[in-house]
Amino acid sequence: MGATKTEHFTDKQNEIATLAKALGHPARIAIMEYLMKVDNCICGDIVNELPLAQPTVSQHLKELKNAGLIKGNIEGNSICYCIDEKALQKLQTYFAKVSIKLEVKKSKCC
Amino acid sequence: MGATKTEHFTDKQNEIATLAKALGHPARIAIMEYLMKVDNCICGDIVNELPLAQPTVSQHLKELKNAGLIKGNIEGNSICYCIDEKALQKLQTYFAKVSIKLEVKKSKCC
DNA sequence: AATCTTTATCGTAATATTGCAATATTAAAC
DNA sequence: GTTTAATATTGCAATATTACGATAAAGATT
Repeated sequence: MGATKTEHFTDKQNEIATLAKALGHPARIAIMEYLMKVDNCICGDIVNELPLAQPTVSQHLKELKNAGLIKGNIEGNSICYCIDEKALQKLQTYFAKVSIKLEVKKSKCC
Repeated sequence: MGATKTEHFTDKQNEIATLAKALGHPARIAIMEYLMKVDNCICGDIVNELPLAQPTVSQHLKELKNAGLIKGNIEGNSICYCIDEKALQKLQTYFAKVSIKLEVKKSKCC
């Protein structure tokens, strides 16, 4: 075993879990925050911003890209990364809905 | 290697990453959604709701509890679980702030 | 007290993640 | 065309996660 049984869950559950998992590492949160901090998309520089070796950063970028959280455009010999707003919008909407549900409910116990 | 280098990142980054990681599995999303669906906190029943064996569910519950996403109160011979709103509030606030930042910026490239 | 019910823990196998050195790739610069 | 710079890939070691059978623990039921 060891492999997640995705087939037993809904597409939406798997989608949110995949996005959350991609953000489930401080280096990847740091990358996202750096991409937000700079004014537009950023070519190069990401490796220098993080306390990790270049191959490790490259791998984290790949995971964020696979999850759809960032986009990467080739720009000469460097790559221009920026946030993919659609994915973050999904997360924002999801947690906003959750918050509303919880607000309405006002937990009746615990 | 294989261990996350948490010490290189900020407390806030680690906190958000920990919460995101805990939600980074469809079974744990399903558990959270079940806890939201039922009217108040729920004693028992969670194992029957999921397509996973009892020890597996127990482990997922433990992880959600460790991350602070749910609370569990002993109620006789069963345990009463419910969502801890504070943790979800943190996530909701975080993604709301991110969304506002992205909205202001309106990504200038990619 | 013996039994049932519910949940947790242990042990273990399969797989995934994290991290990095070494190396490859690709395009710009010379 | 060779060197330089930026990023990706490969290969590997350490560790973590996922899943579950077997078993333990603890309160409820009889």
